[in-house]
Amino acid sequence: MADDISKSSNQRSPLTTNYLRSEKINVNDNNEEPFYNASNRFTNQSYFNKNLDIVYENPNLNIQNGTEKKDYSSRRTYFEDKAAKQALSDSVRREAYGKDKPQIFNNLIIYVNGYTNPDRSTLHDMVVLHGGHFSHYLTAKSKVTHIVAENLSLKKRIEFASYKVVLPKWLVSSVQAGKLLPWQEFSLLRTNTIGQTTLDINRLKKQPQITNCNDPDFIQNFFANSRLHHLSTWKMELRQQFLDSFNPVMIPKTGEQLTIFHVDFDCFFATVAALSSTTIKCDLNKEPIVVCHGSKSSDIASCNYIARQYGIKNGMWVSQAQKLCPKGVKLVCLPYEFDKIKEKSSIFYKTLQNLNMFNMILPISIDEAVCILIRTSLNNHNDELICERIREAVFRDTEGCTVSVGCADTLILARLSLKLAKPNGYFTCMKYMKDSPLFWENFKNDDLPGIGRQLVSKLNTYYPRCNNLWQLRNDASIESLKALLGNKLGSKVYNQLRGKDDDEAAKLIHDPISTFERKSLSIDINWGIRFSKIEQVDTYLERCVEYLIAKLKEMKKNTSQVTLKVMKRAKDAPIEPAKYLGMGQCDSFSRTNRLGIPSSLQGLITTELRNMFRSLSCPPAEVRGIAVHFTKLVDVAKYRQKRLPFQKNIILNINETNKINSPVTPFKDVVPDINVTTPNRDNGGNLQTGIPKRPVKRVLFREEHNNISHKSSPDEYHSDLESPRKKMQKMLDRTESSVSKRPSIVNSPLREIDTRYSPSKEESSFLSDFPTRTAKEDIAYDTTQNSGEEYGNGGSFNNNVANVNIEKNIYEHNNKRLLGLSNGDSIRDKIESDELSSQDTGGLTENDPKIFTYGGLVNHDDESNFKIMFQGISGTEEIMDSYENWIYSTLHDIPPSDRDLIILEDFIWSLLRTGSIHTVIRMTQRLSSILRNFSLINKKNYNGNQKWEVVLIRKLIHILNMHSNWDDEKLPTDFPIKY
DNA sequence: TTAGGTGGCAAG
DNA sequence: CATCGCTTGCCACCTAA
Ligand SMILES: Nc1ccn([C@H]2C[C@H](O)[C@@H](COP(=O)(O)OP(=O)(O)OP(=O)(O)O)O2)c(=O)n1
Repeated sequence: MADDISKSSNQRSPLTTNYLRSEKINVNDNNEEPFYNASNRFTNQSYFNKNLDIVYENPNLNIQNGTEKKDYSSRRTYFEDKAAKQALSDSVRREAYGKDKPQIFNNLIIYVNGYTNPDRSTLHDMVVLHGGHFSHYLTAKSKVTHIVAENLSLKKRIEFASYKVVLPKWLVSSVQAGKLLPWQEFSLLRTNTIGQTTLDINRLKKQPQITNCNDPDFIQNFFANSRLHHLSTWKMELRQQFLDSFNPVMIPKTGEQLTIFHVDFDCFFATVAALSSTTIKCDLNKEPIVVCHGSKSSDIASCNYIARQYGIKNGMWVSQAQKLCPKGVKLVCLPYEFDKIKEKSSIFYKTLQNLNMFNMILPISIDEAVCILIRTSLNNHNDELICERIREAVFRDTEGCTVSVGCADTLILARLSLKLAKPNGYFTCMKYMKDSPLFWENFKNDDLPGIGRQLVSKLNTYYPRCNNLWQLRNDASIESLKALLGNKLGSKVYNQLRGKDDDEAAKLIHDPISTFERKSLSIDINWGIRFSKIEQVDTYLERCVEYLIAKLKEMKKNTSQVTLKVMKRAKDAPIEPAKYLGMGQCDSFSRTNRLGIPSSLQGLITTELRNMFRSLSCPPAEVRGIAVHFTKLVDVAKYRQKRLPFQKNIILNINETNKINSPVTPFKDVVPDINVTTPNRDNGGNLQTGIPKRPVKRVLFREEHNNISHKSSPDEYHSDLESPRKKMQKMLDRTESSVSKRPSIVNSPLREIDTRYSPSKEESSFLSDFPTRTAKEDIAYDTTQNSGEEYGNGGSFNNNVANVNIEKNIYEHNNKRLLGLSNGDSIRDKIESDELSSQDTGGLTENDPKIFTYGGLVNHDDESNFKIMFQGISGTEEIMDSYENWIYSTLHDIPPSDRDLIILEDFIWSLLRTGSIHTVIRMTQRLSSILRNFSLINKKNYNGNQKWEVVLIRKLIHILNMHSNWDDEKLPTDFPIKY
């Protein structure tokens, strides 16, 4: 915490570091993006090669030399040619000899490794004649689905870790059985000691890095490597753990005397990296060590105290850090060790617990905790002894990581003491120091918590003579501080300077429960975000929502408000910023919408966000970052969400499921969730909302401050825009009658932009002729795997997109029809009455066994369209929502019941019979996504998710495969089977 | 006057 | 090659009623 770059840095604490400073620091402060610095001064790239003497441990970072690269690429081309020829001859052979054979290996691409029995060519024939493909090589592009091998060396095992590796017997037995047997039963890895293997894999596996944000795994991959993501999620995990295991009795009462020990690892990431570094030996006490991913514009997460002597700080770019090193000094770059970091942190917290000394241990972050001791007349501690005990115990248990401890009787004094203690020491703030210059003169303005870069520069401007906190304490009146920093912060600082915690800070101690309770949930990625088409944004938004909803479900919460924030490349910023795939200078735009009713439905929220994105009028190609926030979280228990498929009247319905053509359950008590969305969709459908907001702030990082040009924001522009937008917000909560009040946008100069990034009229008619089965309407899977270059172009979400532009009357007509409303009814009234009736009947609780039915097959409506009813619901979106809810509620200990699964299977088949294969694909995809996210969040497996995994592979994918054999309608060969 | 939306800022 | 620039919460300010 001590030495972040984000704090002003031309001052130092004499106690901690009294070495070289100011000129070096000016280099930091010149507000230029290093990239431009570099290219201006040293236009020749080789300057870096010659002069940046950086030692890498990470083998990934080694520069590959040119000739090797060339060989590699030519080799690849060769194989690609060969593969094409091979595929051709395979299909000819299949045509000639395989016609009468069951095509059980459809969609499989098999690669055979090493010696096998039966041998490679036999297997080859077997695969090809039964509809499969055979690959002779293994690259990312070859899309191999399974590797067949008898045995694998450790090295191969690591290399193949992400593949399904099976015994040849799988192929043989499947052919004998005349059907595709589950590969898992022939998995090679299972017959080995998995524990051992995965351990080695984790250590050695070099994962391919995904840098395309349109890749389905981008988010997961990015997060796996993002230090800031780790910090944030760890922090929330620690808070949750605290809440789960905490005894409120331990909360100190106001007025009790406390001793506070603030404990923090020294340069945590750097220490862990250095200690676990095996391939390179480095000395934390002799060499400057930093933890980073790359070599130039890569952020330094943590640097050791040697590096800090040169002025290097956490958050600084490597190139800048290198410049700060004296000639001849090598900067040691180590890779992140997230697993180890987590491990050391757990030990740290356990150790503190085991000391059995404290009334409370409050987590501040992964490497930092505040330990509270209540003083009574009975216990008279020796604070210094306790500090030493803590330090020894942690050092011993973590095998070499040092912590520093600051001890005092308030949080602020403990924190300042910690600052003095670092590195590798402790400091107790005695009574006599609290008001003494001997203590306060050691601190700079930015040592105050809550004072960062911006505020420190304010302080420095207003109090230019105050170079340390003692001077500030004497010079700054409470009035002037309040005027400068605002009311709250002003008095907070004033009190801090006198060693007192303000109420807000003390809340941590006296009300940890509400302090640690989660109030919002968000995802925010500003790296690697590059789109070319709106569909890609749509897909990305859905993935964001997917991620958030998985978490939301874990917490049993709904959200009633969503915010979308878009980072747009600033006009004068280069297309590609200095940092590879970074965001560069951006303007930020945001929009908040309320959902009519708290929800955790993916379809609903995604649609909302897509509309919001369109309303921001940002060309996809200009987007550099996207954030989705769920604000206003509501307990599911408090707000009983509608439980469509599981109400009693539906349960009765199960008796009718075998009567295929029986009439469907009337809507009476079964209200599809669509009514919840109505006002919002309607709102979104209105191009009115396509009013771009002015950029609120030029967002840039410290390194990129060179070209600051604050956007002017003419007032008339502002007010013109704000007002109708606010009106639109209000409309969200109104009935359709308000919709007519929409202001016209005919005269808006922005209309053209709006429509450009909104779907055209022609695309928008799906609801009126639902359920026509155009590809546009209901293809759900991602075409990523096929197209290679055009991710997410499957039109998968055009039905949602289409909603945006639906004419009001058509829209309402259809929804009322769906809802069983007559034309005079207000949708809002309907929502409310259904809410009531849902509460009356009580619904089933989360843990009740669920009955999942689909009621009958087809039904002719007045437009003579087929409708498959599912749970009395016929809209694709609503069916998806019910389906999704069902999955979520059966992911944990209570799995979906077999009976329900049979019903699901029936439903799937009838979809296929009526040609709705894309809906089935979509359902498959959705299940796959949910499971993937579930495993992202849960380390542990449950009955539920495991059962669903089996359903995914053996039922859904299997049925799709079989279906594709029926009528020569070939599915894309690379259906994502990732389990 | 209050209430609620929106943006700035900081921390790790 | 590079590189992984997150996420949460508080507070001030503004506007509407
Ligand atoms: N801008 C930042 C700040 C911190 N961190 C990470 C790396 C740090 O190791 C960890 C803890 O942050 P601290 O502020 O405690 O910094 P250090 O532990 O590195 O150093 P100190 O000895 O000052 O505590 O958080 C980061 O990735 N990026």
